[in-house]
Amino acid sequence: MDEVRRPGRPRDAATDRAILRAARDVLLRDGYAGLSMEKVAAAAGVGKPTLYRRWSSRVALVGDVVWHSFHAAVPGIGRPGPQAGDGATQQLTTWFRAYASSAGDPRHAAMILALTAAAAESPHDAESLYRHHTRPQYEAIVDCLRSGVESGEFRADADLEAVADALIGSVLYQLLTRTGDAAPQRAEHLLDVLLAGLRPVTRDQPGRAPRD
Amino acid sequence: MDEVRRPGRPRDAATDRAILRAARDVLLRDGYAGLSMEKVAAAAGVGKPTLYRRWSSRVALVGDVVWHSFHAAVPGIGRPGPQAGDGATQQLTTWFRAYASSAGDPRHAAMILALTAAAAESPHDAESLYRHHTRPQYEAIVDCLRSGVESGEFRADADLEAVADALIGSVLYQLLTRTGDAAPQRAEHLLDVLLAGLRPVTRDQPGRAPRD
Amino acid sequence: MDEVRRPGRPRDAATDRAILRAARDVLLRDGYAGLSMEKVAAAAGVGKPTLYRRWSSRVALVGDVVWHSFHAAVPGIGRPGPQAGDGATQQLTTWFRAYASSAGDPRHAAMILALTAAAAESPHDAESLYRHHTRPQYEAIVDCLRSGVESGEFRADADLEAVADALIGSVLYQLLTRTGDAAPQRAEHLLDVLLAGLRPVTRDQPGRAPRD
Amino acid sequence: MDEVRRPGRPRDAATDRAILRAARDVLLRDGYAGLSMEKVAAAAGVGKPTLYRRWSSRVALVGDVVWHSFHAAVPGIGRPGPQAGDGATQQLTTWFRAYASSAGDPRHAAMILALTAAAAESPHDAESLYRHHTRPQYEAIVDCLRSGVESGEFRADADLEAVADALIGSVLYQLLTRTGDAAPQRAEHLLDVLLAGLRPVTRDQPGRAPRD
DNA sequence: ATCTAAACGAGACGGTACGTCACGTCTTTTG
DNA sequence: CAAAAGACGTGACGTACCGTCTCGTTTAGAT
Repeated sequence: MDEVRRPGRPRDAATDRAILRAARDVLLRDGYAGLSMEKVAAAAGVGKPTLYRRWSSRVALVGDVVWHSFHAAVPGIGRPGPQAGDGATQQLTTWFRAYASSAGDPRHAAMILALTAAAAESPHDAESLYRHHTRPQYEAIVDCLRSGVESGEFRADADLEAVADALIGSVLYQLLTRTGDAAPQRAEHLLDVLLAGLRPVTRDQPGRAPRD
Repeated sequence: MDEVRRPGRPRDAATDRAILRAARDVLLRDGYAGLSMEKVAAAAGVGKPTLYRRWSSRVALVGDVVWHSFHAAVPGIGRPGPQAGDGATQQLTTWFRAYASSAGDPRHAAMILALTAAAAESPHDAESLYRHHTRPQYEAIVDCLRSGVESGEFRADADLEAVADALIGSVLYQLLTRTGDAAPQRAEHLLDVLLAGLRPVTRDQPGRAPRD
Repeated sequence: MDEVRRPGRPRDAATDRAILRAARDVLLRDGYAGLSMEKVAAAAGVGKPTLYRRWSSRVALVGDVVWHSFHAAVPGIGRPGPQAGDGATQQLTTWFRAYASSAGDPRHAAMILALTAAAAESPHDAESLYRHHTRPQYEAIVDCLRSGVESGEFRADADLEAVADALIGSVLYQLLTRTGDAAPQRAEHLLDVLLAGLRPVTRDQPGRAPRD
Repeated sequence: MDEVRRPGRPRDAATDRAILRAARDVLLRDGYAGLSMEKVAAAAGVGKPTLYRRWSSRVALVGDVVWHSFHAAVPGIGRPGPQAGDGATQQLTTWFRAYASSAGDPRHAAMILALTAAAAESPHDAESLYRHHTRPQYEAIVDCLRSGVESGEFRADADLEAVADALIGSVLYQLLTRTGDAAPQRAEHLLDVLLAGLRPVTRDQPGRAPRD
């Protein structure tokens, strides 16, 4: 837990920030394909070894850039809120609106696309990216849904992970194929259908049972 | 309809096939990140200029590879079927099962990921990839849903495009973050929720109205 | 002597001329380094095979271009004149003046340089270029000098080939290292020294004997 | 005089030597036409960028190769000697014999031809090649001749540059059109004529006056 | 106050791949 | 059958980055 004091000159925290800022700028300007370590180093006024000392690869760097950008700009986003009083429906709605509307912001859209590009390019890196950047969010959504089940808001037999995949994937697919501009409206309508589908079954309106 | 006869030696169709086959093999072996024009040319036994004469970029080539692989291997896939007698619910179910199960096949998964990587990497190429490769499928799904609305199977006020985004995006997100192995089961469950959410409203069980 | 009538469509002599003209233009504009078969074919409005059917290589083509340009433009030049009445001294002077002054013309200079480049680049081609393009001229000069020896104008013990090398080489070296602009004046002065050195020895002013 | 220490890792002098050696070998084996940057880089065990970092073009590289080969192998050559006691005639004779005999050595002949090819191919490069590689030698010859004029060994009215052109050009023309094998003998005989032509005029044997 | 070890900028280095140009040969269709 | 058009395998071009490796300099903590 305690930071080990190694001898020699310690790393300059300002350098980390300069690199992250430069990388973010390059990412926004040139996209993931146009982001080279060389360009980032030059833009940050930093030597390449300094860069590699901190991030072992382009993917690792991009991962951190996305993480910082997301959390710095929209702190609440990323996980269903701690607005404890609300019901699960309300929490989910609030979070998904924020998430979808962030897709309409080109700065956030670029980050999501960068992460997607990194993951799609090489399955190996995808695994660690998922573990560090996407899974916490994903699990928070599932937890929220589960609390909804427990509170009786949602059907007990629904596949919560399938719903989470659909929510996140819906936004992702829009960003990949068109822009994120329509995402907020789409989000409302998707919530409309999904929440209806999640509503507990009554006698008159039985849900369609899953097969396995 | 008539193929225009240009002067000069015509291109060798066998060369096209050799290149596509080589590119597909490289894609499966090394992923999108490992696919270089040089490697493809060498594997196809072809000069680089021959390759560039036909595909102006890596993205264009990968797009075609995916298209061919998909249609050659699983002809029916890609669009909701022409099984005319079935209702929209049945058509959609049939198609989505096939689509999700193809995500479990590593060969198809690689193709979808390659397309995703290409689109995520540079928004410019994304637009043309979408137009040529994904939109037809997307529109077929929306058409299928629309016919369901007309036949009274689905609610008239549902956002059909939001549903299509959710279906495709769900599979995509699974592939990106984990594997496609769970996709078939997930697909059943997602259909379960979505179809329930699309069911026309009765007096006793009103649907939640969209906000705008 | 008799032109053999081969079957099939005869070659178009106008095509030859178009190619030679195009090659000459490219040579003047882009130099020997900038002359590619591709460029010549395009400029002549001719297919590459047509070009290769007539000239087997760049060197062969350039050789012909030079030959035609030289003889078309300055018919008398190239060999010591047939002005039969003149003495050898006069013939040599007349020829060398014409030769040196042609080096001042950029069009001729380019031709000489092209020939030089071709010869210097590959010794193999140099041999055939020499045989076809330079040797006749060279031998005419030596013959002229020999006639001067026979008429008593020049020393009998002089190495006539050494003199011919010096005359031609002098102009060549000027073209290679500077321009040919100064060549005409230089030529006068070189003739002055060489003719003095070739003058038959008198008792009072013995020539320096060669060693072998 | 002091070597400026630029920041960053300094260039490896051994790499320069390896490249020059490799380039020389390729030049001797394949001639100027067969020398590609790619081949040189491979032969030197060096990446192409390393090569281009030091020499911006094939011409520049060949120029340096020639310069090094000449000076490494035959230090005295290249300029009339500092054998101070000798008269100008002796100096000139000594230098020209060495120069002509070097043309008989295939290794030197290849270097001279390479330089010639480079210069003939593109007039633009020719200028800088002349300035760096040939002019110093040329001026040394003219200086030697001038000192001969001052000492009374040579005529005051002779065009010394014309003589220098003839000496160098004579060897060059031999190399281009035949081999350099005959150059040493030819050199003796050319010196014989030229020195005779340069001898100061006496009353009985007036020199032929130049025209302008 | 000195020592020491790491961080730092700069940039050289062996590589791989880029996308283009020209090579010389080969198939086509058209005249 | 020649000619134009152009595809083809090959190979070199000159450039961009890769990730690693020296360099000489700076900078903090330990002595």
